[in-house]
This record gives sequence, C-alpha cells and structure tokens, in this order.
Amino acid sequence: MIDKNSPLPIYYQIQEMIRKKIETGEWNPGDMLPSERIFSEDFDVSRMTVRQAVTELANEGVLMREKGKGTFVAEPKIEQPLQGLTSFTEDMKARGLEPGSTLIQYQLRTAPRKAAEALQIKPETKVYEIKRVRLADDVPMAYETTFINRELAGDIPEDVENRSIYSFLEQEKGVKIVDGEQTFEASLANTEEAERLAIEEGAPVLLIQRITYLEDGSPLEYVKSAYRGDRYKFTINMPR
Amino acid sequence: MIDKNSPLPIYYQIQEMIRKKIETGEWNPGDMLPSERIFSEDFDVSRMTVRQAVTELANEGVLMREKGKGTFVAEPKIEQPLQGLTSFTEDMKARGLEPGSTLIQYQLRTAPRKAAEALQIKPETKVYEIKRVRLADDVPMAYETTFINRELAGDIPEDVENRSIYSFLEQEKGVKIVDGEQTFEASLANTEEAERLAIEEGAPVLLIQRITYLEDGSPLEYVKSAYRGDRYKFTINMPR
DNA sequence: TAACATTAATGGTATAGACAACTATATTTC
DNA sequence: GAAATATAGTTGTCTATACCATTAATGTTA
Repeated sequence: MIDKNSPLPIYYQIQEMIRKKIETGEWNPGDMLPSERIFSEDFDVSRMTVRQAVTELANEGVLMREKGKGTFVAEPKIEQPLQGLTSFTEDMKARGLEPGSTLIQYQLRTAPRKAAEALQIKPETKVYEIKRVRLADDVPMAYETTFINRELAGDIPEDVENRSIYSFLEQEKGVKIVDGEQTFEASLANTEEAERLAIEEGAPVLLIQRITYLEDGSPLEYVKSAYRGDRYKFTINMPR
Repeated sequence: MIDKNSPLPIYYQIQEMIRKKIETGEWNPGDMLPSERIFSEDFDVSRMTVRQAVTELANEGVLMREKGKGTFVAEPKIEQPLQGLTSFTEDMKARGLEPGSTLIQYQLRTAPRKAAEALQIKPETKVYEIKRVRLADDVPMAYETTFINRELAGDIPEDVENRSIYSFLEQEKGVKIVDGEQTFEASLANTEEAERLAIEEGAPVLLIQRITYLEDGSPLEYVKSAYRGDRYKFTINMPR
C-alpha cells in the first residue's frame, strides 16, 4: 500500500490513502483512525512521517485531532450559515420566513455622487436605481435602495421585484459575484423610512451598506438598506 | 529571546518572534530569512522545531519557501482590513484613533443566564464579568460587557483595562482564539448606556454581540457592546 | 457505593542526525 | 571565452527516540 521506492513522498502516499478511505466511505465521520503509533508500525515508517500526513489533513479540516483521545474523521463541513454574501431572499429563507418585495421605484439614471464613488465610476455613467420594500411573511422588514452599474450587469428587467437579483445575474447573465464589503451602523428612522417600514419616526434602524464585486474586482452593486431595529438582527460567522 | 522553560512551546515562540519582526518592519517583503540551520544554531534548538514554526507561517502565507534557495517574507496580502476578528483596540488603531478604556466593573461571578447560554456552560460556572467604557481619542465610543469563561482563560489581572484582552490571552496564556460569531442590531440607548456614553437616552446605538471560540470550538468569551450610533460604523469584508 | 489513585494509550513537543533534491556560485576543462 | 564540473548552501523528507499533557479505563480504598 505504501511504496518506499516511489518518487512520491511517503507522507503524501499516506495522506492520499487516508483521503481515499474517507471518500469511499470505508471510514466515516466520527470514526477513530488507527493511532499514530499503530500506523507507523503497520507501514514501518517513523511516527513523525505519519504525523506529517495527518497534520496536513487536520489543517484542511478533514481530520480532527484530540489530545489523549485520538484522531477522528471530521464531520463534513456544515455550511457557514450567513458566512459570505447572502441576498435578502436567501437570508429570510434561512430564517424560515417567506421573503417578499414591493417595488417602489425602478429607473435608469446617471449615478448620484455617493453611488458613483462606491462603484468607482464617473457620475455620468448610467446605473439602475431600484427602491424596494423588503417583506418577511408580508411584514415590512427593510427599505432598500440598489444601484447597479449597467455597463457591468447589462439590462435588468423590471420584474426583479420577486426574484433575487443575485441569482438573476448569475443564472441569466453569467456574472459572477465573488465578495463584498459591508458597513453596519445604527440610526433613527427618517420620515421616508418610517413610512415605508410602518414604524414610528425616530425608531431604531440598522443601516447596512454593501458593495459587491465581480471576480476581477470591479464594483458591481451598491446597496443601502434600512432594517427595522426591532425585528432584524444580523448574524455573521467569521472564520479567522 | 527564546525561553525554553516557558509553558509556551518553543516553535510557537519562534513563530511569534518571526511574526513580530515582520510586523515591526525589521524584516520586509522579499527579505530572506536566516536559513533553518542558522536559526536552529542561534537558538540552540533542533532544526525540526524551527521547521514547525516556519511551516505554519508558510501555510498562512506569511512566509514563502523555495527549495534550494531559502525562505522569504511574503508580499503582504492584498487587504482584508477588518476581515476576521478584531479587538476594539486593533479596530481603533486601524482607524487612526487612540484607543482607551475605563474600567467600570471587574468581578468573578457565576454566569448569568444569557452568558451561560452563549458560553455553553452551567449557570454555576465562574466567569469574569468586565464592564468597560471604550474610548477613542478620549471620547466614549462603546459600552462593553465581557464575560469570559474562567475555566478556559485562567486568571485575568484587573489591569486589563488598557490592554487588549486578546493579545493578553494569546501572549501570556497561550490561548488561541480562532473564530467568532457576531450579531448586529440597532437599538436606542437605555439609561445606563446613555450615561456611560454621554449621549441622550433614546439616541441610536449599535448593539454588537460576539462569541469567540478556541481552536477546539469551545466558547471562550461573550461580549455585549453598545456603540454610539452617531460615531461608529462597522465595516467588514467578506471573501466568498 | 463512591471517591480516589494507578495505569495505559493517545496526541503534542522536541532532539540529533541523515540523505535527497535543488540552486547558485566557483572552479576546472576544453 | 564557453561549457562542463565540482562545491557549498538551501529546503524537503525521513528516522528513531524521548518525554510531556490529557484522557479514559481500571483498580483500590474508604
């Protein structure tokens, strides 16, 4: 099983062997591996060589080491719940709520100053401005204004209201969104926000601004949202 | 420079030493490190121990190894400014503000319900409760309550007020913090928060709760913070 | 029965050494 | 001068061993 004369390093052979046993289901999540000492005896290699193989797999998260106990096959990674970017649609679904949307405004216009800045474009560039009230189980949850760079996104139909813009862009346009930058700040609802969200003026709102980027780093979209402070809490996991 | 009697592993000490030399600019991107043999002779440790330190840094992308040539300081990663976890101290420094802190309360007590829940411990477990007003250029910025599981963190001196708890735990205790989970929500300042932050009652505050974990996944710390809505904006980058 | 102590097994850290593979430089040879 | 060769220095791989810290099971004692 291990070929000491192979040009491939021994630790690499062991590593791939372990990987295979897990992939084929011979070893399952939670199973304990043979101890490093047993391993080294069976293959007649040094324990340090075994460790080199196991260490790399442990770093990758394929294996879990526990001092005094043993080394185990790791559970397959649970999706990072709200890790990276999620659209409002996905976000609400994940919370078990039915997402909805009411279109307030939809127009193609020249970029206002803040949007041009965020999207790194000249103010005369055309952008879509889409204002929507976002609903969760038919209750207003957020008031959202989106600016999308038309040069990058192409034409967007007016009926986006009930669809996720992200999935539309990815599926129909083949535009890949890779990462984003978000800011969070607390504020009080202004008159417009209060009206759209059916809350009192001066009630707490969570202002979230997001810029999303394409693979090549160009900014595609700038979104300003006001979330109801009494109903919305943003959760995020941050791997180191 | 290397203390063989320290409870911290030698490879970890070397690792942090290298990190420091890079951070302080003593070693710059592209510079070649002393060879592993030179290193091991200088510190009078085994070359394998040096390798253990270097390997981890190479995996992180801090160092670059080239067979036959040497080990070099890697080019700095293209940003992730507020990527993962940052302490208040680091956060403010990154914004060009001078972080400060006023200790309001410091006690060892049994965990209140919410803290016990967050830290996944029994209510009778002892935790540190540390209340601090966090300052930026001597202006109150946040009112923060920290609960730390004493069983995991060990003893914490009372003078943490002017230090980063994270760096204290990492450097003095060898406790490694790997990831965290944060929630953001908007609220209005209650009486206590208003007083501590020198703002009006009912002014907007950004409530941030954070749970940080150790390498093995056990929750170390639960922090509730109220940030002044008028002065603080939280920014985060999310790689996909 | 319950509490404590012992023991064996595990992964974690560290040593001292060896040879291989690769790179750059210096030296020799033509 | 150019090409081949040697040489020294680097990281990569591997061995055999040792002791430590943690864990779980076992045995012992009150």
